[in-house]
Amino acid sequence: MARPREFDTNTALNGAMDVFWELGYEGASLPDLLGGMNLTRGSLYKAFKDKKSLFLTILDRYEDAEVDATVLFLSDDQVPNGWDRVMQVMESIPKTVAAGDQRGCLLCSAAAGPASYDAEIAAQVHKSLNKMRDAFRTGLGNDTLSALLLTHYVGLRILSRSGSTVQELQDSVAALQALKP
Amino acid sequence: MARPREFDTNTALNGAMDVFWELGYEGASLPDLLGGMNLTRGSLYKAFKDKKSLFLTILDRYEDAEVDATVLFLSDDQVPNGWDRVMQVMESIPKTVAAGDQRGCLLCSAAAGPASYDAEIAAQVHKSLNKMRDAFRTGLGNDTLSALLLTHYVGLRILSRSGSTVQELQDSVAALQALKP
DNA sequence: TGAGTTATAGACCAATTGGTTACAAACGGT
DNA sequence: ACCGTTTGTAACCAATTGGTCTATAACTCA
Repeated sequence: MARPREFDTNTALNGAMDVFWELGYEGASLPDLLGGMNLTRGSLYKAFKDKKSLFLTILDRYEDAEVDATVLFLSDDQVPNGWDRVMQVMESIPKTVAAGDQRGCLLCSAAAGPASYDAEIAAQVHKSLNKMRDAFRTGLGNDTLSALLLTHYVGLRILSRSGSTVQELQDSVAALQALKP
Repeated sequence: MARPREFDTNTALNGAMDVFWELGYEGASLPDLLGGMNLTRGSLYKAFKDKKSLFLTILDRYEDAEVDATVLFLSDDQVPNGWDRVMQVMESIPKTVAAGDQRGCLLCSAAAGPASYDAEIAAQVHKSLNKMRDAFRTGLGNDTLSALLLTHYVGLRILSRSGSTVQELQDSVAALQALKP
């Protein structure tokens, strides 16, 4: 009993995720977001409240899409060995860069950026990172090793964003082999 | 034969480094910098050209102060074993956080932030990171292991900034022990 | 066909951004 | 004592920031 939405919420949020992913939270301006979402200001603020709320929504969405996919893969015993699954996740990172995607990880960039001064964002980021660490652990049954792997994951994704070469990333992943339980 | 500077360049640059270190490149506004440096706008622009040039100067200074100190430590055979020196560097990171310093590493934050869209900043960051990787390598004589250690270092410092607990960081460092050559 | 409700478009806003400029002040050399 | 030079100060600037508001359009239900 009112005027219906002209845009699809899902595709708009996908657009927002792309923009945030590429430019980061602080780097993404309102015009950037409006362009990526194909929305006008009024609609964005009516539907998503404000920039930060939108970003929190996107962090949630990122967890559902990207983090959960990785978590699922880590517990998928189509690849029978837990460690092999971990290594496939790690190896996918230099591959992604080699394919031209230098966006890194939305979560890791947020950890380096707004999480340092905004408690709500920090909480969300922390929650997703813990989820990843848990996934490493359940696949391996080793507490400290899972902490190392999360740290390594974050490091790789930050380096991906700042112009590290594929070779450098591959070396870093290759050295992990020595940790095979 | 002209009016002399009223401020000391070194202390001003130290102030700028503090501000950038805590707030990051994009997070540090001109008023933030002017406050931290005890300067007025005109003086800053006359002496340091503009914000980005100042940041590049600070990155250089950070390399001379922080990076070189680490590099030196890694090659200092007062601690006879190279691996032990590496571990001391890594262990110092959770200690720093435990002491209340959550600023992380200026370099790592720059890698996650402006290095992704500014080539000059990326070049500087890359240069310093390579210096650290080289220091890991010369202390150990192992190429891929040094790549892993650099990645781990970056990961730890990013996590330091985003509210990871000291325990989580310590776990991550402890797991490195398994890599002892 | 209205009445009620919600969405869109885009003009508008104050505050902040990084940066410039004009002018007075402080020196050294002559 | 004055001149050339460079500093410090602060007013000023255009552009951009995130955010609001109003008018109009599009729908449902009675």
